[in-house]
Amino acid sequence: MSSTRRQYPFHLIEPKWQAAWDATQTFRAWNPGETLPADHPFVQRHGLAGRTPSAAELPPKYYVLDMFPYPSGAGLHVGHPEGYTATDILARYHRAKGFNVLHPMGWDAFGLPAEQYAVKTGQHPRKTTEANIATFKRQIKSLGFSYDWSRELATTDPEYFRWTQWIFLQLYNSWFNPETNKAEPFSTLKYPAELHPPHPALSSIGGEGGRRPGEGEVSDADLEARRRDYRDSKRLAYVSEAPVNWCPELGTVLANEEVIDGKSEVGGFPVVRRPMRQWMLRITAYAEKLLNDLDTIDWSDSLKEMQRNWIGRSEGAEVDFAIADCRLPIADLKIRVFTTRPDTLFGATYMVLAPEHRLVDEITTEEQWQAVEDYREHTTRKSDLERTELAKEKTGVFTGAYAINPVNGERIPIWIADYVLISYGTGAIMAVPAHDTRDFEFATQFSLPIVQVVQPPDPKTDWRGFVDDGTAMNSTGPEISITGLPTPEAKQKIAAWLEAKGLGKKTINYKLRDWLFSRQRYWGEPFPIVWRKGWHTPNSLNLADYYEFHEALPDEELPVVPPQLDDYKPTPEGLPPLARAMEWTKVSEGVYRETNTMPQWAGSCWYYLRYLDARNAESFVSKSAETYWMGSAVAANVSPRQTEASHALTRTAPRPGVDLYVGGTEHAVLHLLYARFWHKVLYDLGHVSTPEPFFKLVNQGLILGEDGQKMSKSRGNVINPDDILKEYGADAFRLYEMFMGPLEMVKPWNTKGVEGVYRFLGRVWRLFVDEKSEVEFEQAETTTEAAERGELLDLIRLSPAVKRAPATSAQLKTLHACIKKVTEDLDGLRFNTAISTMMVFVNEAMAWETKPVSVLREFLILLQPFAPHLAEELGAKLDSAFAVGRSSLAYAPWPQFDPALLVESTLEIPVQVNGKLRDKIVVPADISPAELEQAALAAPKVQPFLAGKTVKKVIVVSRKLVNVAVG
RNA sequence: GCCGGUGUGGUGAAAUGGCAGACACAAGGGACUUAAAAUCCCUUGGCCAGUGAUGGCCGUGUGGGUUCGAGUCCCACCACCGGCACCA
Repeated sequence: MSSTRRQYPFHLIEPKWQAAWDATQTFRAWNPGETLPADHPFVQRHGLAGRTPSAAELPPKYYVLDMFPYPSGAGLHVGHPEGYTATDILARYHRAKGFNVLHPMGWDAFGLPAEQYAVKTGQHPRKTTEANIATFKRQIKSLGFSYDWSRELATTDPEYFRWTQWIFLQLYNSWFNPETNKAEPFSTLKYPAELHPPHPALSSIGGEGGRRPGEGEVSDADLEARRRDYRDSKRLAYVSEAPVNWCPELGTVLANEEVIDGKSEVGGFPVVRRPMRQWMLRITAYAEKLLNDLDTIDWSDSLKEMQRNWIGRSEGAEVDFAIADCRLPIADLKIRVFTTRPDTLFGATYMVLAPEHRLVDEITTEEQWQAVEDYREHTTRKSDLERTELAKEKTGVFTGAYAINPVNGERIPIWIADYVLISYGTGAIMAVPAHDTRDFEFATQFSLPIVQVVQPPDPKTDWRGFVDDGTAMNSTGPEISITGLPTPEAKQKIAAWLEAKGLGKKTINYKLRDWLFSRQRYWGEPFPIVWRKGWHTPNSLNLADYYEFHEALPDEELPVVPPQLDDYKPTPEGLPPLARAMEWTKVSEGVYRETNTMPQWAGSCWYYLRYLDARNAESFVSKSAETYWMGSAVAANVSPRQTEASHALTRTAPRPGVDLYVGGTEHAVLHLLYARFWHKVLYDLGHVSTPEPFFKLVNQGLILGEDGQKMSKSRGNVINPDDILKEYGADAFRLYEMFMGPLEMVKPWNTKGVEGVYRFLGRVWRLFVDEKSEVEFEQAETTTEAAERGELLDLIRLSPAVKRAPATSAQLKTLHACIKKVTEDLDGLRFNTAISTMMVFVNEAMAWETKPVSVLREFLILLQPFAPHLAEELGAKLDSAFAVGRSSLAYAPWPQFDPALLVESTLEIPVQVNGKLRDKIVVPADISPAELEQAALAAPKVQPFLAGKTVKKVIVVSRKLVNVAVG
């Protein structure tokens, strides 16, 4: 406990108002179609008592969203409330401006820590999770945020994840149609001719169902199995056998995005590549849309850039190289490469295949066989970490085979090397050492020839390793020449030639890979999938008779809830923990549940949609709620009452999607890319009405410790919000989080700074209250039981200086300057300068002998979004003494500033001579430019600088400044 | 290496191309007090001159440029932070 005197009784005020807001559900947001109770402040403000308004009859929506937290055992740290405070201020500001504000909160509650704790202690992760949620909720509520808690959700709630599973099935049951460029149900899938059913009965089975024809119809069964395979190969959620990132320490696979420098993002454990059967989501089908639609949303450039880089679109060409002296009787054995620089084809002096490339086996010569085998063995054993760390030196071996360069017929050696990645492009490259840094290093290392084919624009530039555009040279073959052409034209010409000859074609490649979507975990959403196993012929020993395929569970069986377990570890055979629940796993003879679970990202991919209609048992969100809150409903029919509702509403159409989404940069590529992908699939399938989920997105900057270092337990510089709240209160805490600096900047915490804003709130308090009554209050407090202390606040009276009196013009000017600046700053998310503006107001108002109620009340409305508890308390005092407004400020209309009140009768104009300030002159506001010039030249302190010089030019900026240029 | 961001007092920071440092913190001085806390008032970018009011010069990472005028725009560079990184 601090020895300093409390600035004002926040310890009583804050709980009082938090309880009051809870009791009246002050911040409950109303959906179209709900019947509105007469006594709710929103309903009263908008005159909707007892009505059941449609979307068009409700005020325009404002959806302001925080990235929901993972409720860890450690509780909140000061970084969390930074974004939450910013969004809360905006939520309150927009309520005051007359919007229907949706401001929800929930829990991203699946995750590893609760599961690891379960492995150690046997405590069910749900218990751990619930306890953590309770802590987070208590802490968040103590900050006085205006969330609509009636929409609270947790991703671990079966009533929530039944819809996560349902959305997974939407992906499972659709395919991406390249002709319409969107996801479609399987009913639109056209099968290849050989899979057409011989009789119409079978075709009615159509896209889905997976029902097998009866025994005995072997050919139909085979056909249906092949049709099923074809469908399975097209699904947006599909099973793949490809190498995955396996983290032995975590006992699970990870998505590419979760692997950083060969280590797991969570925990930093080594990751190795290992082939496993896994669920994948076909996000690559959406690469182009995910890229292009970035142009339609209001995100920061850096964030968009990160997504663009992650998607990694690159235009180039695929080129086929024939194998020379092919030993194998395979006609047309070719190596296909991807290159962004087809213009350098004449400089290709060797080729490289990824070690995993399937042609390696077929082309390697006998003499090289052992070396190649050893090298491949060596690379597969290396973890990604080693592969990255040892990247300084290039390695590789010659296969003994040669390819023919299609442009000049030259024989070039084929190597394998792990600097070529199997997963990008075609897994093979043509190496142009003169004009590619990596090829250059490799060629130098192994003494391979380096041939210049691009002339740099500046002849002084070394051509070795020159990778930029220039002019093609040494590029003439028997059939094609591009010598002398600038790079872009050279690319065009050679690509056209390759295409005409059937040797290659223009191609676009993406770095983005499909999303590895399954995890070997307990604490995640189970897949709503079963596997069918069996033999076509009972007791057959013929493997060809064995079948195994996956099938969706029907919607009625959702949610699929994880089974009870005693032990949360993987099985000794390395199967996921769910496989321990034998009874749960076995649905019926030959029908078994999928035992993988979904990654943590699944639940966060769509939670912003569930908030719109969080208790809907019939669907994941109702159409009417979705179109209203995502902004597509009202746009069609803008009602006249919208303009009537509030003069402050100037927007014509609502924003498509979430109006503002605030969260940390750590989700720049993971969560934000995945959520956009799911949203686009739902959009294609007609379940949502906007192509993008988050219209405007802002990343709050990291808050560092007092030592300027990242906060961490090991550094011992972690600030616990509970401690700050205890000493300074929630309002001071909120204010400080915003006063530190611009929202998006990285900034160090400084508890002394909290004291500064705390003192400001104390000055606001003293601006209103009578000091004598405060002394009485403090004395009474020491002798009163804790339970009754809240009522003591009534002992505090307003200062006698607060009067129902007309405001002077100076007071109005001070107030309206403040209204103007705070409004503009809030619109621009400049919370720090808005607060300093209010400080200026208070510093001036402290000196007023008479404090007009009307002025003070308008100021409280400005303060309310920032320091809601204090503002409400003082507002209530004004109300009971002067009957000036409703009991809650939360829906009091935002004040409008009157420009007429800000007009100055005189201006102080700085006068410069040659750009240096020399004097300031006071002139009438309506002075003409010519008169201003005369006055400036005559200014006493300007005169000496003009003596003996000629005035060459006088710049007069009306109402602003005069600058005299002399020589 | 590539992409993005940021460099302003002792500190956090502010400034539609037009008075650099608003608002705070810290520091120093004063008032009140038996004393302290709290509160209130004053000073506070650097250097120089003056007893003084005051005046002058310098000053927004570095070097150039555009402009009557640059923290702000352009070019080159340096440092720090974040992201990506053998993606052909």
